[in-house]
Amino acid sequence: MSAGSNNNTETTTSRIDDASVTLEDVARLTGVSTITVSRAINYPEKVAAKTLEKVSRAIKQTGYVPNLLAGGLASRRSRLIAAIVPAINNQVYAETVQYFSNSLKAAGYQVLLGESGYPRQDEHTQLISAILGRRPDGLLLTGVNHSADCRRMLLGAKIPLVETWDLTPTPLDTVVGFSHEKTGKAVADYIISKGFQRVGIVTADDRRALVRQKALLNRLEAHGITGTLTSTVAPPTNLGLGRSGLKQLIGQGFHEGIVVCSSDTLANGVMTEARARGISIPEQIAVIGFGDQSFAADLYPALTTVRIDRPAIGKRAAELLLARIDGRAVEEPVIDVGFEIIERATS
Amino acid sequence: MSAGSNNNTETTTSRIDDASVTLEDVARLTGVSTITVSRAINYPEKVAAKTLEKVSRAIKQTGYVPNLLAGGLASRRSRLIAAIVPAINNQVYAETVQYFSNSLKAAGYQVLLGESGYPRQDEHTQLISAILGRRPDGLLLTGVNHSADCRRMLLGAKIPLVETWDLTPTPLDTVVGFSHEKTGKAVADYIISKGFQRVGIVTADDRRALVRQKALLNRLEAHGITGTLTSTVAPPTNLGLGRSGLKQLIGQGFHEGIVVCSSDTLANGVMTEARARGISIPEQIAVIGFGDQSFAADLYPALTTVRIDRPAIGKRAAELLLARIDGRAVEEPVIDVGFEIIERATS
DNA sequence: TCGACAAATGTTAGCGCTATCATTTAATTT
DNA sequence: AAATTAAATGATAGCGCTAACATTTGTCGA
Repeated sequence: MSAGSNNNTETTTSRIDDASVTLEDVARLTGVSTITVSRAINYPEKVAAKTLEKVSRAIKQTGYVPNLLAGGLASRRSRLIAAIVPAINNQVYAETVQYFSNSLKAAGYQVLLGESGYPRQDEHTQLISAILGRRPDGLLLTGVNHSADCRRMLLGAKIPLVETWDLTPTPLDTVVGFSHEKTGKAVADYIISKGFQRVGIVTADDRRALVRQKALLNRLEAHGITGTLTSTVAPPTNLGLGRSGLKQLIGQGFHEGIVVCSSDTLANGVMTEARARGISIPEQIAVIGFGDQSFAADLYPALTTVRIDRPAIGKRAAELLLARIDGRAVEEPVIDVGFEIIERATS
Repeated sequence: MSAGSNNNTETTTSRIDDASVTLEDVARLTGVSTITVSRAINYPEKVAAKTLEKVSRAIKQTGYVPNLLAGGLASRRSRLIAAIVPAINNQVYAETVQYFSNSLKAAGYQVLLGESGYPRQDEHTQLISAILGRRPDGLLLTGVNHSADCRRMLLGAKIPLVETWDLTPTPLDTVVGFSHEKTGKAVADYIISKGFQRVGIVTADDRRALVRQKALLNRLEAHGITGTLTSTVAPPTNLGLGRSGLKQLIGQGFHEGIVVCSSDTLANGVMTEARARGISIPEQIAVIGFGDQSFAADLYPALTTVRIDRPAIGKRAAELLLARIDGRAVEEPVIDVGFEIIERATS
């Protein structure tokens, strides 16, 4: 069954063949105790240089790979940090995770990725349970809304936590994100300042996106801009959904003004549909996206959007967890990375 | 340091406060031995219904979360399967991983994701070492080219392996992918059949992409199509790189014909640059992408591309590993998922 | 009613490592 | 040279669980 297993009945290889190399094997070969080898690996500064070198030689010779399950069990530190994101193949979260992961790698941690999807609540608790079973030393969550069951499990794990992509004055532990409400208001103010009278919205049916659009609507109405049309699409978003979003708005009678999209991908779809219909951007219809993904600046025309500092979210989240794990004080458990409206050619 | 820890000096909570719940706690509460609880969790069919119910109640009451580190150590099955991909935030690999992950979840496995990037060799061995330390029950690799050190480590782990996104008659263990050479030739044949005389290539500097383009070039030259211009860009690819790819081709004197791109993203960039320059697609310049990503069909004009069945790669890879893990026979360790040229409006 | 067998549960040992102390060896001081 | 301190190494126990075998309990036919 195993890769490369040798099934010769009269094999000439050593009897160690099937059992994997352990600390003890390395220790025996080096002529020291197991704990010394353990130290050589985990705390090299506590071992004499000469011993260290002998141990490394033995490790190389045997091809020893430390069993982190055993190490984690014994030390109660798994050196594993989990991250729960809505979708792995969502560029937006993937980038944050990448920066998160890289920051942690430098500190000797691996990231275990969990995908929550946009599922029912009980699936969430199952996922969290499966993840906590690996005894991670810390946990990154996406969003700040959790069911009571989830909250209980998360707090019960007694590990550092960081919620991301949103803000709350009362995080489970720490949080790094931005205010979706403020973002929505800022976009409204931008629209008002540019003098648009008619607004269309193409948004994913996603909790955080809906918060932004609601704040946007409120602010618009407060300034006398009414009759805003909305097309809601099911996540995960893609180009096609953006196209059908504009189709729907047009079907509802939207023919000029600005279309606000809950992601750059949707905005790209809206632009594509406009192009297919011979609608000029931004003259006839202006567009504003969300996220400032890598393609936004390179679209033609370049996309006006809301920039979120995704690398910062990942890095700051990693910093918070590492500080908590090391028992260092965290001066501010709530970090607002803010946002920025990037005006380009589509508006 | 821990989330939700209670630092009151005169706390009224029980002394269990800080130690996590173990099997033994559940066993004591239920009034059975630990092994019975273990069975109730892992082999419920081996436990009497009445006992099972008592155990579940105790688990719920205590909030017990099995320690998979301990379980994995004792059973020598981590229920963890690792996947090594070049980049997490590359849509193409992410989708495969997603299907891979979902197939495995159903069988009770979690996926540990490792990002190889496009790094130096020694970083690869470090990554593999870190991953093997978690004692995964199986491992998915991207690509079939590994350094001697990596091969040794991978085979030494004696776990089921599956290489993906490429094909080889001599896999380390199993492989599911497609032939990049055949793909390149097929694209050449398509171009020839359509009567194009001038060809431009925009390709990522990626091993597999380069294999395709080399096969393409050879076939083209064999059919008398010479003078093909190439622009090579550094991965990871994005829209901007596609735009600069076309810029470069034009700078080299490319003004009509077909542009072959090593990814749909690059193709999208090429189309964008063409649009910005007022070059009509496909009349003046035709475009063919690679991957048939979700946006390809929705671009305007819709993108001709090479479809790779990414879900199939993920699912078949999972099947192969599960079969190997369960000790079931694998009739064919080399699976070719093939490819398909999808002709749309850009060519 | 009693074996014969299956079903359910329990006892023991150990997975591979590290924390905690204990001990030895080396370096330094007086 | 003895005493003091620091550096290096070791012995022991146990992390929380499950495999393997052992035992008990229940079921059923003769």
